[in-house]
Amino acid sequence: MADRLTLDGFLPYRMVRASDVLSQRFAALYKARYGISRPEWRTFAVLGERDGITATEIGRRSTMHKTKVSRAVAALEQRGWLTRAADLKDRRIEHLSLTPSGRKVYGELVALAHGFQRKLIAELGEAAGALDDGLTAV
Amino acid sequence: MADRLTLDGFLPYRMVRASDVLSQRFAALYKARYGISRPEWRTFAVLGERDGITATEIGRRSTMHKTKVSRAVAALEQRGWLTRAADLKDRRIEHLSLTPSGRKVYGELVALAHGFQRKLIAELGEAAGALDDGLTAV
DNA sequence: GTGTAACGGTTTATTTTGTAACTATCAACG
DNA sequence: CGTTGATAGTTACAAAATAAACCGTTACAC
Repeated sequence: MADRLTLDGFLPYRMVRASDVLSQRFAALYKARYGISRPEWRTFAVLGERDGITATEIGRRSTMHKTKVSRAVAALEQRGWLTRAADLKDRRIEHLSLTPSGRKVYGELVALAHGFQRKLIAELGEAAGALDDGLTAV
Repeated sequence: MADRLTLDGFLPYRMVRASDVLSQRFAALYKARYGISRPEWRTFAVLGERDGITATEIGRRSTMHKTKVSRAVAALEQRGWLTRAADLKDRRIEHLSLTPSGRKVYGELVALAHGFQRKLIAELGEAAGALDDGLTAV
């Protein structure tokens, strides 16, 4: 038993596959509608909740490297969805916020995400019934 | 309620984070021991189960793009862990198999994977107790 | 047969990501 | 003050992923 292994039975692989399916399926939506990348979507997500946040804080809350954040911020600024404001006390810091049009897009993204998640959970709910035996067997 | 969203509460994001942690933690093990990449590990995993399989089939079973498979196969061949054999009927196809030393590494990788998964499930088992309410609430 | 489309696999090019170095600023210590 | 070390953020370069072009081969219609 310990000498055999199927990739499909290996938890990390299953997790990667599952998360790939989910995130790519969702990415297809926002990419089609707004032409934004995943780092840009994440930036929207955390910035929408906490306006005036810094780039470092965005990276921390979305587990993105600072170069990714830097590029995402630049891209969103380029498209007029985000602006920077200097900090009066510490001139290294810049406070980021969504412009009105950026906030409009954010609102639509949130709706998109909620719809996606709602549908997903509904599907999982159905699947849960069929999987009942499997789940309790764990 | 429908106008707010936290990234941490968004399922696809949570899944990506969780799977990243798992696969990177496991990758650290086989990378340290054998210096192989993730595509190479996956190639080992499916080839070990089905000797003589083709590159296309490896890609299908491990959800990897054919260029990734191509490079992984070349790398494992380079290190003497894998050999190619021509198909007699269809000269486009090549059947891949592990060499004796490749099979030895495969055996160790399987052991590594089993150990990893066993430990993981044990940890999840503990956590499941604490999460009981959450789970049944779904 | 001959032409056309499709397939298996590799190689090349383009884009994305990660790593490391850099600029500017601030804080703390002597 | 002046030096040292740390931080915020950008930029430059290396590595990786994705996509596209490619070669040889096979299948099939005409």
